[in-house]
Amino acid sequence: MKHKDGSADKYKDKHKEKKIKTLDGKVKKENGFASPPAVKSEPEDNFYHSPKNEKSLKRERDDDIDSDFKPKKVKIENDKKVKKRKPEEEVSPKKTKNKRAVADGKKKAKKEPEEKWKWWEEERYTDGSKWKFLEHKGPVFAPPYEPLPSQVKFFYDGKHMKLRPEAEEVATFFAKMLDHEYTSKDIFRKNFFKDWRKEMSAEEKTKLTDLKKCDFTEMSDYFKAQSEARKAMSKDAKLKIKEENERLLQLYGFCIMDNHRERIANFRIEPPGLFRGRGDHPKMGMLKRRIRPKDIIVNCSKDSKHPEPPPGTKWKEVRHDNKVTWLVSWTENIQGSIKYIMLNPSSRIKGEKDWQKYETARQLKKCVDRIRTQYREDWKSKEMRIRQRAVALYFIDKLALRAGNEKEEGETADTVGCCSLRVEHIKLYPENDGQEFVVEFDFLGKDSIRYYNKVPVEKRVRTGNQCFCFEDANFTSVLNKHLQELMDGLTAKVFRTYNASITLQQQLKQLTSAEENLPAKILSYNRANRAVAILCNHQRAPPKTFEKSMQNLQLRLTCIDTKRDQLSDAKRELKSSKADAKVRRDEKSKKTVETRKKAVERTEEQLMKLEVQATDREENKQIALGTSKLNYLDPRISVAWCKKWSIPVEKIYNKTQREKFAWAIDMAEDDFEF
DNA sequence: CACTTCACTTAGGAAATAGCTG
DNA sequence: CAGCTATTTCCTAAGTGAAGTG
Repeated sequence: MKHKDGSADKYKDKHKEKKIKTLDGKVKKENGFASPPAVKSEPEDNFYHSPKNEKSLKRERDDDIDSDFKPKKVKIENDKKVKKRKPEEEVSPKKTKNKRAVADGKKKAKKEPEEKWKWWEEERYTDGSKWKFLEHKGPVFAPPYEPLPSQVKFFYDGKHMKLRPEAEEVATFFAKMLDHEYTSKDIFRKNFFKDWRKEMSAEEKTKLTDLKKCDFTEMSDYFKAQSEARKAMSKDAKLKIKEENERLLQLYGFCIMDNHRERIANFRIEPPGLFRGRGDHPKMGMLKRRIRPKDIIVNCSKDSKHPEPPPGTKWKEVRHDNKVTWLVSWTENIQGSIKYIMLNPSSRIKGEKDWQKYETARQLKKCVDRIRTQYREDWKSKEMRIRQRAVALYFIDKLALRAGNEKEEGETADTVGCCSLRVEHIKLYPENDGQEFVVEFDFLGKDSIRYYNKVPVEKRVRTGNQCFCFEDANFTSVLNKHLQELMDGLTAKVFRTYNASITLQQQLKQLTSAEENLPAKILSYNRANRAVAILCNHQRAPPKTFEKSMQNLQLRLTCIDTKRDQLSDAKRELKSSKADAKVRRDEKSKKTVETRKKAVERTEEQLMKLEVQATDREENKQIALGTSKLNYLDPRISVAWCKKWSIPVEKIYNKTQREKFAWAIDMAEDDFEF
């Protein structure tokens, strides 16, 4: 076990244990992170058996897709899809069509943004190339610095001081962050001041020696006023800005890849500013420098119209590498890493990869029992390495931990994953709360989000754990190599995908009941989603206005409640008038009876909806559903669920999400099994 | 093989926008 | 219709893991 000085204490008080209210109103003492027993449970009997029904329900078609979906060139075809396909597509062979389209593709693609191209019905490249044709307009650079108006002053040691634009710009970055807590942090200030000084003239450098004596308040107030002014702009002016943005988007926000016009994810270059890492980042406050054309590498196809650098400038390089997916790259100055401009998740190139990811996870489903048996076997191994490997794998599987690659010390915040856990992150209890062999995890993971969990483990793991000393340099790559041998394409993160998706499927099966109405079904969906988010430890800071908004909701709830009471009184009255109506056979009174009845129903429904909403929101206080929905849950599970229960898919996925998962929405039937 | 570099996915928070309510 | 809240989109940091390098 690696040792490291410093304890976890520094972040402990920041993340106090929370009491979580369950739906039935009970207040449960919880750490907020432990997986609910429904998700995964010991003893292992449950755990090591995939649900019985899975195999029997498995359909031939799914198997076809499974076996077809390899990084090979594959025609994803079956009778269903052929039927869907348009006749002319069936007639003309793909290749000819492609070639032709590449030649005249530009005009065609620009004019008619093609009625929903179904890339998932087409062949894929098998030669490792990502595209044959790529054309784009290059990146949009950050607007140049506009010096402050002369009345906005900067003071040093109480005296006005005019800064050269170079130094002034960096000062404005700081001024804009003045309200943030981190401008008071030592490291932030130290890093900022050091980098700021680099932008100063010799004279400025000698004068400005102490950050504490710098007064940025005028600058700060100026920017606040600016943003107020922007908010208060006339509708017309706002519309103009919107139109300009749209123009820019149309021009730079799309590329042509092969014969299709595809949306680019991030066509704007990151503007300069002060780096703010997450958590305790040693580089916080450093100056992120402005990116110029000569920093930019452009990637496009030879036979495309190359993007033009701004007048009087040159690109660093133009290359034609169709083995990669990026259009533009540059090297960032904080970590020295490479940044890329790539396509939107709705694009073919991202979608195919995403689909493939879920197919790999489904492959794992087929052999996970075998793998679990094996690593349990490996706990007994005489070789320490094998035992360690098996223990790490167990936690990656059981707790959906990230792999935990090593990182360069001092370059980033001190965070860990499974393979980089150190002694101070784990506590072992031979007995805890009446349970035998409990392991307590407490560490900061990705984005410095705390992972806290207490889990009972099997005896052998615990013994193995005593030599749970992952000293092996490159433990992750050792582990991944082993996984690769167990299954083609298997890596540590596949377990996260697999466990997330299978959990959603199980939970949906378990939580959805046919009698429930639509809002209740959606609550069930969200709860299934939530189980996954908890498993994956996807947290969020409780929204700043959470308490208030919760109160508002309660208020509305009581409002409607009283309204219901009133209405039920009215209903009673109605009953008598109903009888009356019958006798009189009066159309008018009959109608009032009907409308009143409807009003009661509507209110009931409203109440129900609000109640469900309140529950959902409360349960979601510090849990983020988005990340798992977007990155871990096979969308076909959700689509199938929607189809099965006749729920409009829009209730589950918003527009962007529907675009990203178009492939799944198109192909999954109500009986899809992950 | 050990180390670095590169490409790409995953992540939470901020900003912008949509939608609602009084 | 302003003002607020909820939702969506943007932003870019922070991971994973394979490929490249010497």
